[in-house]
Amino acid sequence: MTIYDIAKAAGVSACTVSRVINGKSGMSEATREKVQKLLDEYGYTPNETARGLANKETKLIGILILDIRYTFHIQIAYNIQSELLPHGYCSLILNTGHSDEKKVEAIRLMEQRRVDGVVLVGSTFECESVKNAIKESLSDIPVVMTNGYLPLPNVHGILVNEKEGIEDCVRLLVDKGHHKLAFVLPNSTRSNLDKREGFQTEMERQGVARESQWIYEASTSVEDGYQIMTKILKDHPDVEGVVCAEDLAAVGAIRALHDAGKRIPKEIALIGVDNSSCCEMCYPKLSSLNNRMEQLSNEASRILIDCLQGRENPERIMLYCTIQERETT
Amino acid sequence: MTIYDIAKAAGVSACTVSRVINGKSGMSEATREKVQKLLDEYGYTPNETARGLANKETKLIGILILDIRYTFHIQIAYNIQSELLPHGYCSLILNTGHSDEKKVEAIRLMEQRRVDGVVLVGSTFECESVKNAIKESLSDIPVVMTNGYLPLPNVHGILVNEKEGIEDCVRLLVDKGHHKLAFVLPNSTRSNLDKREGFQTEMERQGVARESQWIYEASTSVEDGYQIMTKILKDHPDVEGVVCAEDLAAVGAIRALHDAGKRIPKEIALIGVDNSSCCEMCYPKLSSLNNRMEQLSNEASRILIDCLQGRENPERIMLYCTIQERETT
DNA sequence: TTGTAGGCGTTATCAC
DNA sequence: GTGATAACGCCTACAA
Repeated sequence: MTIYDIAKAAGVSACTVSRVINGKSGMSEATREKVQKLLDEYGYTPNETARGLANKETKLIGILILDIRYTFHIQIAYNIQSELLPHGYCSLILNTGHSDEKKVEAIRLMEQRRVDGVVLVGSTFECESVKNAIKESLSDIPVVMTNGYLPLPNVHGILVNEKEGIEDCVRLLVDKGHHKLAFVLPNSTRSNLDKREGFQTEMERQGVARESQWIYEASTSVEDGYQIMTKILKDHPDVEGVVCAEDLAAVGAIRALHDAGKRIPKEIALIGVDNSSCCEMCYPKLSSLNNRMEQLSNEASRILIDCLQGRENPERIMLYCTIQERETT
Repeated sequence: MTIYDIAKAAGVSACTVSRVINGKSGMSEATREKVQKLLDEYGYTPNETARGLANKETKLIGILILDIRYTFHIQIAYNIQSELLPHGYCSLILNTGHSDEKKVEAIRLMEQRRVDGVVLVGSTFECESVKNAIKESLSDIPVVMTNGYLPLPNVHGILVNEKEGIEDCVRLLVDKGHHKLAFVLPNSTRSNLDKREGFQTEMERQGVARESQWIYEASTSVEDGYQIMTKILKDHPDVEGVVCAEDLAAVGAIRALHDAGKRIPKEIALIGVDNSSCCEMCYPKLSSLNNRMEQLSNEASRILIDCLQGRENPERIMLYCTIQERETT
């Protein structure tokens, strides 16, 4: 079923049918109605692929995510997809995995698909190889990064001041009487380096001795959080509080503390980051740094749409965290 | 950058370039090398949109999901996407929402995008309106349903015997001394009706009095699970066990039991369904019916790929659940 | 071995 | 108002 079929049936040219479909003006009401009726009757659906070719726009946008199984990430994708759909854009949500090669591969795929725009979710994409890949493959479409930025003319970044956020977390714990703190963070993305810096800055500002602050690395999983917390307790039985750079690890840590017979938050206080749904699942419920996922995705889709419609846009935006206290602080 | 640009640079015809790109035989090694070199040099990437139009296949497959924010669902999408990518297929993961209209809309969108195949995740798509939409819009491409089936010539279903699974759950609880059971389930999808039937069948078989079995409806959320459990405790203080048709509700129920001072599993035992990641997050860890998500998605991608490659395939497959016991039973 | 011509379904530019 | 015609980028007979 093509516009030609409709055209033949209506006794008009394909071009006229196209006009009707696209709501163009400049035709008699009679022909418009006649064509529209046939369109409905045949249940005609335009072929977006052909449209894409003719219009030089695919109405496809790519959302690249490290791991779509992680609630926080997919939530962002969910919001962006919802915002873009009404504008006629379909989202190609793509799981890249951790390796640089996979990320670059994903970007090449976006080029191949000729997407109209791309969103990169997470500071993990803030690296040289991704930067080069964008320069090579996506230099002529808008690229929006959430919680990240790369200095390229077509890249827009929505940043979150997580350094300050972590400082707030530390201050909260110290204010509540927990001075000897451990900081658990996963790999060294820029975002995590910021957090680390925030931790150290604020600990210093609060006058906590170097000997009473410990930094541990843990990957993003409940199990890992459990292991690392167990280790912390063994290494430093005098620990009074823990900041986890990701909620999942904190959930594991909570369990480890429980199994060790520690009372939360009385003996040891705990705070995570992302304010994700798992905060409400664990016991006690996890306090967490709200790094503004909602606004992040709102801004991302807004900027993307603006760019796609040819409007100008700021290169960088900064959002600020708030703390969502629950039962672990 | 098109094949014509390459062709001009190489002093050959576009057709020859196309041949090289697609690894067709029948040309001198010299021209092949010459063209390939230019391809690499220019960093040429074929336009999939144009390819799609010419080949009458988009290499796009749609994955329709009720709510991509629910771990269990996105996990399936993750697996399928991973399986399909190596075969050159991109996944259009689409969040449909609960309403029938939205589901039908999503199917129309798939038609418009001319996807090569579709996966429908969850028995929620097992309804008349979706069936009609498939008949109208997707009758000439393979459709695979996970945990669902519709009697149409191009639809394949991978089913899970959840009725039997719930029977096993009931039996487990009764065997452990919990006779007075409540069953919490969300909306009435076919899958949930099956579960309900399983619950009633097994309760009868175990000789539990009608007065000591209660069925409650709750939507899919921790908060809802909390509310409903609180209500159950109030309505029937003698309840000895709860089966939740979805893990999330069970997680909320656990918290409600805790707040009410009930000991788990001693006083009240609990079991969820889906065996999703939240089972490991709550305290105590949730026992759950493993409804074979991994196999479900494996079979789905396998069948889809088989169909896309023109191979024959069974119309229906049945998988069987197992119980993953943790700390609530 | 290589090139020409036509087609995939749609839109845009001109004529009429 | 409406309709040829070309173009989008690629592929596949068929011809040379």
